[in-house]
Amino acid sequence: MDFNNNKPIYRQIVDYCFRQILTNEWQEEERILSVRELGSLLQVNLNTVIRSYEYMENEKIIFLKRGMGYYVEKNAVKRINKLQRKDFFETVLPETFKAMQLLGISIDEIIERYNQLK
Amino acid sequence: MDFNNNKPIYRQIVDYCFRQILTNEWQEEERILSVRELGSLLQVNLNTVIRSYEYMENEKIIFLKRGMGYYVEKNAVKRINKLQRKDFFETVLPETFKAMQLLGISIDEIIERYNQLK
Amino acid sequence: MDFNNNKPIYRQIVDYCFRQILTNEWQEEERILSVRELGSLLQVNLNTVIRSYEYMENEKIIFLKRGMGYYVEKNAVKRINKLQRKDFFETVLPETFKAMQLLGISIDEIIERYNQLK
Amino acid sequence: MDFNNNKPIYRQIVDYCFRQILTNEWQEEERILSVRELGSLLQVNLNTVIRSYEYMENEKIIFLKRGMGYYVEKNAVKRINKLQRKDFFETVLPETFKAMQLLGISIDEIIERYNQLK
DNA sequence: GTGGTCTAGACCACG
DNA sequence: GTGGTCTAGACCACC
Repeated sequence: MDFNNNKPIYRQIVDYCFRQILTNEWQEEERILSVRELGSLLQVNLNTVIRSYEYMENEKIIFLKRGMGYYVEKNAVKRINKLQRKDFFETVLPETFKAMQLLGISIDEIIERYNQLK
Repeated sequence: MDFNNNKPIYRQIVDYCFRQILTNEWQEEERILSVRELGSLLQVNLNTVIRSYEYMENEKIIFLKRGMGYYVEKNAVKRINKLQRKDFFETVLPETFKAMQLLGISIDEIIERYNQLK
Repeated sequence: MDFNNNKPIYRQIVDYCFRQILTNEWQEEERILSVRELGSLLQVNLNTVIRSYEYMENEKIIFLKRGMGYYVEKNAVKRINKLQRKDFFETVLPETFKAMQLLGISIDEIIERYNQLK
Repeated sequence: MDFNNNKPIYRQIVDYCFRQILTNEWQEEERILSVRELGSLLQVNLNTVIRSYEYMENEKIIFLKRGMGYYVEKNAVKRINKLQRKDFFETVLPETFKAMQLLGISIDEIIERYNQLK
């Protein structure tokens, strides 16, 4: 975890979990690490992990079996993809376009930069 | 000012001032509104405006003449552009590219979306 | 804190913190007092301490771990020294020399005064 | 006048007047510029000049002949010298010495710097 | 009139 | 618990 990042730690943990699920390290309908285990693994406060799990529970990525721990939801991969694409196309991209317009940056300049990275 | 924005008010005030300068409403080397005037204009507390002015003073966008108020720096327009472009190319754009890669979104899809907006 | 000093309190707090770091009371990479703790210790308002911490954060003397507090930067001692020497040689000393010239005071007289103090 | 200086403008004006007197541009017992004349000469607000004159009147460097203007006191040169030396030896120099001690700067280093300037 | 500093107290997101 | 932001209101030096 990057404690000096502008992104809150509980969101960074969510990102971590999403990666675990998307790469099938954590499979659908399987149990995931307990809050204590993940907290100790990532060297993060328990409350912060709890908050991340609550967030994912709300988004129906994981669910709780009382007394047994958290499990990955059946359609978690699909849901994560949907969530991330929605965030990208409704938030990230519009902000990028808005900034481009404001600064007079053309789409061609963006394409060029993109190709340089590859 | 948008009080429900996640962006702090003092940064929104900075954005406002940047627009004033970039559109030449506030010209270089000219005096700008006093903290009290701008505070009453934008319906914002004095201290909040002061914070914004301090920020811009640090960035050498404006400077202080003792007892007379704040003035726009000589190269303010250039500096603002530099600041904003730096933020875009070093922060906004890399995040966008990173998200694209993560989600398997091609540059062509971005171009298409971009053209739809025009 | 000396409230009748011409030096603003928030700068006096900075001086206090610099001393703590230079004397290794506060060690590099260690957590320092929270704004509330230091405020209550020095009998100063929270916001004033925050101002001091912001100043030091800008100067890269301390850094923030989200939700955990401020920590001393790795090269804080070196940076503080650099800052203070810069201030001395670029501000204090030239003013002294200028005054000497203006008043026709020789370097020998300064040396004599200096030796008297020892 | 330097409006971005840390030294208040009214003190800068005082310095200007002191120089005029010390160089005999303004002679003892002679009339000096009116507040209006000096204000327009130095491009400074009237009130600021008035404050400078009040300051110098208090220090018995100049005196007022009602309806006729301000005049240089008889022993102005001597008084200015005394004032400036007092300020130097009781304020400037002790601060310099204190900073030297704090930063571990030896008197030899000061001497060296001094000789470099000549 | 100008900004600079400080206090007191509030609410917030985050850990 | 941590800091971040904001408000309201005060007093100050300075122009």
